[in-house]
Amino acid sequence: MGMPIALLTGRIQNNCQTGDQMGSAAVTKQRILDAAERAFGTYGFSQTTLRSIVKDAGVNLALVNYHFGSKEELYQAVVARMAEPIIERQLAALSKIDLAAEKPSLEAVLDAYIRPGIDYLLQDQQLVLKRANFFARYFMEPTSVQKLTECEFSESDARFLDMLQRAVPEQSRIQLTWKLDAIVLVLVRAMGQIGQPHALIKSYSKTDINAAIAELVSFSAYGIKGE
Amino acid sequence: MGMPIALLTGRIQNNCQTGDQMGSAAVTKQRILDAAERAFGTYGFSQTTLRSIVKDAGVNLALVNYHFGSKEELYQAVVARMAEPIIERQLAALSKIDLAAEKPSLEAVLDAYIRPGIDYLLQDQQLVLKRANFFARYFMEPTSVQKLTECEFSESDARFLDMLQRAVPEQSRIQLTWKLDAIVLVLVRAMGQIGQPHALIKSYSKTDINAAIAELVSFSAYGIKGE
DNA sequence: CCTAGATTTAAACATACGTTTAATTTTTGA
DNA sequence: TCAAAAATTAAACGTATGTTTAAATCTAGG
Repeated sequence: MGMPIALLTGRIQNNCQTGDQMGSAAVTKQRILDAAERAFGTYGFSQTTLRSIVKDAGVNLALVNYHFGSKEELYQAVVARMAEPIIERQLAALSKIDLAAEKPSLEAVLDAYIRPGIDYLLQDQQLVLKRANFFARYFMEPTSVQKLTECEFSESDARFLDMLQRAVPEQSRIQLTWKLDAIVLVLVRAMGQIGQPHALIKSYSKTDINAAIAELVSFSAYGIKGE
Repeated sequence: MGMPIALLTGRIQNNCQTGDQMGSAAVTKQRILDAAERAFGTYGFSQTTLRSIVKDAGVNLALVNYHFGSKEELYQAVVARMAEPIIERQLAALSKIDLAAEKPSLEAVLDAYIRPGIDYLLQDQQLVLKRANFFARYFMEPTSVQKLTECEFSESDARFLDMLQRAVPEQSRIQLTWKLDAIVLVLVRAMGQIGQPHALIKSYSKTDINAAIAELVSFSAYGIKGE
């Protein structure tokens, strides 16, 4: 087989070693992931070339296949790296609601769902647009590409749907599912349009962002419960 | 220059000639457009190859460049062919509202905006999913590809925003703009998920579709006006 | 009927892509 | 310290792409 031994044996030093010191291989992987995130977010999966990624990352072309196996697996790795911290915060916020009240408020659930994604994207202001576009494309990507990573968010989404059901018990599971899906879509769209003339989010200031989140939550909440 | 003379002189028999009889060149163009619509909708712009299109259309490879110039111009032609009948119906519905009342109801405006797109997509049940996915991708496509066709819907959207402003005068233009954008997104999403287990639109029956439109209009209306 | 232009065809072109190979350098662990 | 493993490198491979070319076929008008 043509696979590198390190991948077969699984003995790559994947993580940081002692603390802030990072192995050379781990640095390479991170630089590739960073560049891949920018490129995929800007041009989409199939319009992105590995050569542009490695040029941006300043590493050799063959290292992508060496460290990640293939272009698709690289994409999958980018999705996983972005999804993990968001899901972690989502579930943490959900737990707080769970403990607080028997019947949670719809707005609280939506805020717990929406805010972690926005917070994550806003961590790095230079990457907001590219990351938002990455997510937007990810949700629209052909099934062949998306299928590999579909499970990333599915568990978290299921738990949120359970909580939504408690907040709005009169609506069916199907209704809540497509509405939650719609909210993700609108959220991602809003992030991807920052800076454009008639965007919801006008700047990266805390006040603008909190106002935008409040508007999104309100829009979604009234859309969900109706009348 | 390498351009075909027919394109430079603009003397191609583009349309049907007398009535139902169609020139051989016009038939070719239509078959290419049909195949391109299916392919772009299924695989997206950059994952679609001209060779797969001409194979599906049953015509020679070089005819795409001969009749349309380039792959991008073919994409543009597909968008235009889909947009025209939708915009026509949208504006017709808008005119009826305009004549009917000084201050239109929000639901009526949204219905006039949403229904033509759904009606158009449902004209051909075999193409619904592909056309819906085509639109979904179109809205998310990298700017380089989308810019060429951006103006297609912009005039119609502007007129709807004017009408929305009359229906909900207390909201700012910016609010109405991102909310209308969100509605398009959700609409397209709903269409693209027909057949999936937890989709909003479960089947192609008139009753299911009308129920779905009503839900979408309600969701959007309550989301827009809030409380 | 015949010719000029429009259309179609098969073939080739030039290039860009993801991936692989084999050699080299760097790092690791005993 | 030194051999073995891991990581990096330059180069090439095989293929698929959009586009162009030049010849062949078809079609309308005089």
